[in-house]
Amino acid sequence: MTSTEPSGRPSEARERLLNTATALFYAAGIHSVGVERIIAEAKVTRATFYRHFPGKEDLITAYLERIHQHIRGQYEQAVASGKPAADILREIGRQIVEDIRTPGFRGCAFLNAAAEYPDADHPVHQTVLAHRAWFLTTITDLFAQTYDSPPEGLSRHFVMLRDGVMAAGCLGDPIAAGETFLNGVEGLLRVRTVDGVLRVHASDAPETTRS
Amino acid sequence: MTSTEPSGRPSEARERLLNTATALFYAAGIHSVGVERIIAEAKVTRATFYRHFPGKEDLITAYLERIHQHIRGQYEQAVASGKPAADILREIGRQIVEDIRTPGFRGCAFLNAAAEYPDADHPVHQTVLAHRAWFLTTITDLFAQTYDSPPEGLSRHFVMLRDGVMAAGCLGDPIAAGETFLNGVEGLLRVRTVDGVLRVHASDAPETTRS
DNA sequence: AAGGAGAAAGAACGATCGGTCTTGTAGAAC
DNA sequence: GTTCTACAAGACCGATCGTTCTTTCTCCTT
Repeated sequence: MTSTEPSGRPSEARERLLNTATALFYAAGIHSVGVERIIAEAKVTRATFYRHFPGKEDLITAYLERIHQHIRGQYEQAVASGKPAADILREIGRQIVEDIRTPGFRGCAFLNAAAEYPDADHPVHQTVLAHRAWFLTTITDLFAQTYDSPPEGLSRHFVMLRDGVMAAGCLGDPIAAGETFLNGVEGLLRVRTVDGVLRVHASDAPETTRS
Repeated sequence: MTSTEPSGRPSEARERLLNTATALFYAAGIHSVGVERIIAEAKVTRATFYRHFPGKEDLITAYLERIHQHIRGQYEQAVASGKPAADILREIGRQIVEDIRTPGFRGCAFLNAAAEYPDADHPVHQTVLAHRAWFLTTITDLFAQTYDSPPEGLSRHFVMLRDGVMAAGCLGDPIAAGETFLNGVEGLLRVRTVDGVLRVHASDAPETTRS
């Protein structure tokens, strides 16, 4: 009998499958892309595909998991840089804006996946939730390093803006959306609650059009 | 030959089809729901379905179009009430928060549809874009009635928060998301640019936790 | 009374879906 | 040299996809 578990880790065919699936899933949606097309464009046979992945569902979660690890790597690198948390948050914001302005941007892969898998019990949906939980925690930690006030509200606000700019960058003007987003992030970094009253610190170099 | 165009407008079968499709598309996603299941749950035969809709695609656009008209009706009613624009924006915010806290909330139907139909030329995608263009224009008009400063940044910010809270309400805690969203909207309604510097008006009854 | 439209009921269409199986072969490990 | 593994190539499976068709029956209109 033939083995059902690949032993060597790198496995060129598996890598090709994941790369192809990533490009196709992200660009066209998950349900719209069949196994047939993936194995054709990855130049891999059906048997090879099913040796590396028990089924399409596992390919989908691997696709999301890999993006998650990539983003996580970026963030941990930024955090490890030792810069002030506020600067790291600004850098994250800039990175997001850069992404949405890149040709071929189709929104957040996780939000798109959740739209196709609304069932909360589904493995794909759970993968999305896990990523979002990590993201919210990460942002909350950064805000906690920046302020004495409870950071939960600020980080939720940040994530909300992020989710919004993903939609706006995909379905509207990415340039304008990026500006609005960065303004919003800057506002979050300047806001303080003083005696229960909302305060906004004026920037050192006051900009012109604000939102 | 049999007619291919339904004459009488209301057509009970058509209404049943649209209602069923709305419930199924919204809850399970569009690609996940086949024509088979729709006609079964709508208690309608295949032939009847194809008499009212040239194909599944037209049912999808009709599904989105109907939601669009419903929301549009709500908004025009609010605008026609003659209340101050700021109050209308607050009311819109409250309505959104109420929606996301309703059991069965699965996010924005248009954002979800766009995730499944990324091709900008596709009729479904275009329907989404049309709705979003109307929404942004409507919000911009309301902000224009409230402030002397250019409203585009504010309205884009508002829409960004709305898109974000749709995701957060669906994939996270709807209660917390609603609070964060309303705080954000309130902030937009209190912000002013004075001499090019960001200013936030303290609320008459200052609240406690802010973001 | 006659005619026609709307709808029910269901067979059938080609295509594609995700998934399994067989066979052959090249290469690395033992 | 033998064995084992990864992969190629492709036939094949049942199920479901969206769609078209025929037939019959019931209304509503004229």
